[in-house]
Order: sequence, then structure tokens, then C-alpha cells
Amino acid sequence: MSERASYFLKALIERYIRDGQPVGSRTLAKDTGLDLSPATVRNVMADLEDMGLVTSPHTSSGRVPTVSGYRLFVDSLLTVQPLAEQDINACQTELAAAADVTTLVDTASRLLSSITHLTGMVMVPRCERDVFHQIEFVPLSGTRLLVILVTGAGEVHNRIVYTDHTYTPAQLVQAGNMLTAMFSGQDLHTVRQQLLDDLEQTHQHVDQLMRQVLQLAQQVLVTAEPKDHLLVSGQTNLMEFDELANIERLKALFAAFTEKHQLLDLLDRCIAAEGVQIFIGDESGYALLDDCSLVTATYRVRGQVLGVLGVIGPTRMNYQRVIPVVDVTARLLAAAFGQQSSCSIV
Amino acid sequence: MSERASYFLKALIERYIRDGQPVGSRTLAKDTGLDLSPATVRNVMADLEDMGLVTSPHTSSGRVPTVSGYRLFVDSLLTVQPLAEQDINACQTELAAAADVTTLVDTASRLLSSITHLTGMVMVPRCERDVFHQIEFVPLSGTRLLVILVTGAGEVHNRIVYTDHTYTPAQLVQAGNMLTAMFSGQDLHTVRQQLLDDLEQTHQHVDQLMRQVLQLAQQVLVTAEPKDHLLVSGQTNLMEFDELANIERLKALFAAFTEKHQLLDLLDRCIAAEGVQIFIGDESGYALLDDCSLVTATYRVRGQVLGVLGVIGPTRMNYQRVIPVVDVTARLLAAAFGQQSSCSIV
DNA sequence: GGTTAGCACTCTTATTGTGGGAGTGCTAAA
DNA sequence: TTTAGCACTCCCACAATAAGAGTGCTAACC
Repeated sequence: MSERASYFLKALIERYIRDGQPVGSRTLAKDTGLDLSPATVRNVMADLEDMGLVTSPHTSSGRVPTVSGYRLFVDSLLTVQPLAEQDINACQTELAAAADVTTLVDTASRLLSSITHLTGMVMVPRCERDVFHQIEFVPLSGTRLLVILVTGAGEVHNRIVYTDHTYTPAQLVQAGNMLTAMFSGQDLHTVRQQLLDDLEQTHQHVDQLMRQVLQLAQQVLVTAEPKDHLLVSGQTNLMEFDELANIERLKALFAAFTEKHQLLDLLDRCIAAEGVQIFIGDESGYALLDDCSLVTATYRVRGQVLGVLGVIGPTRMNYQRVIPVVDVTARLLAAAFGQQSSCSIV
Repeated sequence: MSERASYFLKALIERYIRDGQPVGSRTLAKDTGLDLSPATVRNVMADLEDMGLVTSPHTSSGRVPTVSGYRLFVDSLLTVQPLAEQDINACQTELAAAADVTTLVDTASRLLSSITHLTGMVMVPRCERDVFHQIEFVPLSGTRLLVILVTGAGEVHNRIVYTDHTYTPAQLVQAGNMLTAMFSGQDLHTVRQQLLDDLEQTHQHVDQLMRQVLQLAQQVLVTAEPKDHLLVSGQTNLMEFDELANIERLKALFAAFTEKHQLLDLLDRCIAAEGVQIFIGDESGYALLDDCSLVTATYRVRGQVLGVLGVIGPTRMNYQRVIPVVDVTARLLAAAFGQQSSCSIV
């Protein structure tokens, strides 16, 4: 593929991203600044079309990038402009203001959507949510108990359970202390497994209280896991784009935003990737996102991946701007978590 | 207003609600079953138009109800059909499965939206969230403390705070116990006020620890109040309706659903009303809801209003069905809270 | 007096036709 | 290799037309 052809492709895509109209030969000829006639440009465009990089909606319109065209663009043509220093600082202070994990993740998500004018998504960090820290039992009235489970850097899960007996406050405190001592710092999954094993083994030779308590702990652990692990914000931003302004499509998209598990699956697939990853149009594999692109990045502390964040928008999004934003946000979020966990409980 | 005229109005509105098209004289003549000619019906419709109860979008279409028309309809013409026994039971079991306040409210909201195919909203109950039950301080690493505040029937608010000193676990437990003993069962607002007073008074003659602890408690109380007090679900249902299928309008609506405070204001105004209350079109006062209606009901336990719930949908909604659904859901939710709080901590 | 048939009228909606504009592909010449 | 020229295609906006739905009004009917 010729030098010039790719230059034209770049110009065409940039133009198309700017104003959303198919780009004709005359316009493109002016845009490149090469002082070539439209006819020449037409020849090049015909070549690009043969290569499957652009296409025309109908015989006499301009050209529009195809998925392969965008792919080539983001892989090798694109010149990312780094974020302005002040923007970075603004993000940093916003993130610094967030006290606990959830608000931190929420802030990051809102930053993503407000800066890019697209929809932002942030996964709640894995390790934060997966480490057992402390458990407590608070007596409510009757046979009801409030079980409070503290994980990671201060996430609190709570659940009301119903018991067979009533316990004295002292018994409950003791039980909490014991479990905390046994499991603190361990992986939630391990803890669950071990609880199950213990329930098996302690069949006879441990007192009834212990058995009950293990069962209660088991109950709250179950609910602690499948919580809302994805924060989405700025959904309404997608309504601005003409290419998505179709009630059917929007309805499907919004349903996915409330359902979330499809998005989580998708993000999960990015977890192995280094740095920023991009899905263009149907590359995601979800028909739902055929007219959308997804830009994601993992955020990691000391080499360990905590989670994934990203934005979702129309394929015709400003990649040059979105990519650095996602990249920087991931780094800043990682840094924020790094500070938290450098003095963490684990 | 004649007997017959109101009968025609009722028929017209029911027809319009059914298929969303302006109703013409011929159609209405058939619908009523009175064996009258279209010409006669036209005379009646002209009267209804003079009274401002119906209007025609243009000279030669059928008639469409106005806000006043709907108002008359819901106030005196409407025949509500009670909910099927089995539907009620289904709701009841769903609600019974919810353990804590948040899931209860969330379930109610989802029930509303799934049964009516509209958007459901439920306010988190006031008293549940406003009563101080227990406070605990969990040491994290460094100078960070996790403050856990339990309110009402088991809502848990938590926040990480930074302290000047490090405290021993024993001190923290003691502090928690003391505060719990002091304030348990009291109104959050009162507690806050009292904390402030105490901070003033204990200026000299109480030890430093106490002072610090009061400040920490103050911090978590502040965040406990302005939390998410409204659960909305089924937003996407509104996309089904032709009369709302307009990107601009939907965008504004969805923005309100994420913002929530406008809706909360509106619901707050219903809190004084007995039973089911209805806002039709511009009656709500929000231009945003000009093409929508809102059906709300308060839910109360032993005479005391806990909160408000309701649905939002196009003015052309099936009031005959929606009204009993909202009514019943409110009662069932109240009952669910009644069971909880009959053995409650307060 | 309420009810009805008849009729002219209005307005919407769908269809068709028309012309202009934008852009293309191809060919032949520079 | 580049360019000008030209015929061609397709979209789009606009007008014209016809059909259909429904109205208001009048005059006659029971």
C-alpha cells in the first residue's frame, strides 16, 4: 500500500470523524493540501475501496471508512495528541477527593464520560473486592442478625439473615472475632471453600454455635460476590450521535447498560491485554455494538491487574482524543488505588 | 354536563388509550354500542370540544383527550378493575424474598415497571433511613478508620475517615459502644444536632478521644444523609411509546432519571396526600413531563408515611390498570415493612 | 328537540414526477 | 502519472396529485 494512499486514508477518516458526512473527492483534495485534482483523488479512493478500507453508501456519495479502514487508522496512522497538563491535574484532584473504592470507581467513570462525551465504564477492582478483611454480627430484633463483611480496602457488604436461635451479644462478638482471626487477608473464594470444608469436618466435634456461625458467614459471602461490578455513566451522551439516533438501537444499548453482564464479559476479555485495547464495530462480536467502538485499558498496581475501564461510543469517535483519555484515566485510577493500598490492610 | 356526553368521553378515552390514534365519529359510534349515527356523535364531540375535554390535532382528524379530559376521566369516569389474585400473590412472594431495605425497595420498583411496562420509582423509606441504630469503628491501616453506621432496620452506611492519631482497637470498640448507647433509636437529624452541641460544650472537660470520636461520627453522618433515596427501573420501557419516541425528549427524561432530584421533589409533594395521586401532563409543573403522567401512592406503616412510590409513563397510559397496580404495590410494600419493623430494633 | 342524511370542505398521507446537486467512473489527452 | 471532460447514477427537496378520513353545517325527519 502506497505512502500516499495511507495519507489519503488518514485525511479521509479524520475528516469523516469531524463532520460525519461521506467525504467526496473534491473535499478530500482540498483537505490534503497537496494541490491535486479531484480526479486524481478519485483514483486513489477507488484503490482504497478495492482494498476494502472505505466504501460508499451509494454510487454518488463520498466515501466512508470501513471497519478495516478504522483498524488500519488506529493501528498505524493515528497521531495521538497527549492530554493537556491541566486536564490531567483536574482528573487527579477529582480522584483524590474520593474516599472509598466505590466512589473512586464512580468518579473515574464520570470523568471518562464527561471528558469524552461518550459512555464511561469502570470495573470494580478485582482484588479489592475479593479479600476478606473482617466480619461482624449485629443483633437485630427477634431472630434476625445483621452480618457485616468488610473486604479489601473498606468495601462493606451487609445482609440480614434469620437464625434458629437467639444469641447473646457476647457470643456474636466472639464469633465475629474468631472468624476474622481465621480468615483475615485471605481470598474470598478460598474462604468460602474453606467454610464449606469446615462445615463438613466439624460435623460432630465442634459446638453448635460454631456450626451456625459458619453457615451465617457462608450466607453473606454468597451475596457479597455477584454484586454490581461495573459502573456505567453518561449513557445519555450516546443519544447525541446521529448514527445511533434510532430508538430500537438505543433501547437495546440501554438495556445492555442496565443488564451489564454482556459488557462485563466483553471487558473481561480485555483483562489480559497490555495497555489500551480497541474494538471497532463488529470486532466486539456483539451485534448490539456493530455501530459502536469500545476503547479500554487495564489499570494495575505493581504489575497486578486490578480491573478494566473504558468508553463506548459510535465507531465514528475521535480516537485521537479518546485513546489518551482512557489511557491516562487508567493510570490515574491505578495511582489512586496504589496510594490506598500502599497503606492497605492486606 | 349530560350523562351521555360523559359516557362518550369515557368511550373515547378508553379507545384512544387502546390504540393511540385520534378517535373519529364513526369509530366512536360503533364503540359505544348505542346505535347512533356518526353525525349525532359529531354533535356530542363538538360539545366536548367546547368544554375543553377533547381536541383535534387538525381539522380533519379524530379527537384526542386533553389534560382536563383525562382529569375528568380519572376522577369520576374510570372503572378500576382490581388486580388478579394470583398477580398479587406473585408480588407478595417477590417482596417477601427481599432481605434488607434496599433490595425490598429495588424489588418493588422492578415489580412496578415490569407489571405496568412503564418506569417504576420507589423512594427509600424516610424513617428507616433516619434512625440511628449503631456505630462502629474498624481500624484499617495507618491512620485510616472505617466508620460503619447502621440505621433503621439494617441499612449500613460506611465511610473511610482519616484521623490524626492511631487508636487501639479497645479504644475504638469503647468509643463505638458509647456512642451507640447514647444515640441508639434517635432520629439522625437530632443525633447530628446533638453531636454538634456536644462538640461545643465538651470543649475542655472531656478527654481528647471523645472529641475526636464525635468528629468522626459527625463525618459519617453527613454522608449518610444525601444518599440515593430513589430507585428507578424500567426506564427503557418509555422508548416503546410513539408519543415519546423523540430523541430530544428521551434524552431529557433519561437525564432526569439519573439526576433524580427533580423526581424526588415531585414525589415529596405527594407525601401529604392520601392514597393514590395522579399528575396528568403539565399538572406536574415540569415541562419535561408534559407528555407524561405520574401515578403515585404513599406507603405507610401504622399511620406513619414511610415514603412514596409510583410509575411514570405517557399521558396515554392505561390508568385503569396502572392505578390499582400502584395502589396494591404500595400496600404490599407497606406490609413488608410492617413485618420488618413489627419486630424492629427501634 | 333530538337525530340523521347529505354535502362541501379541510387536512393528512402516500405516490409520483421533476430538477438540481453532488459525486462517481471512464476515457483520452497533456 | 495527472488531469480535464463527460456521461451517468443516485439522493434529495419540492411540487402536484389523488385518495381517504373526518369534520361542520344545513335541512329534513320522527
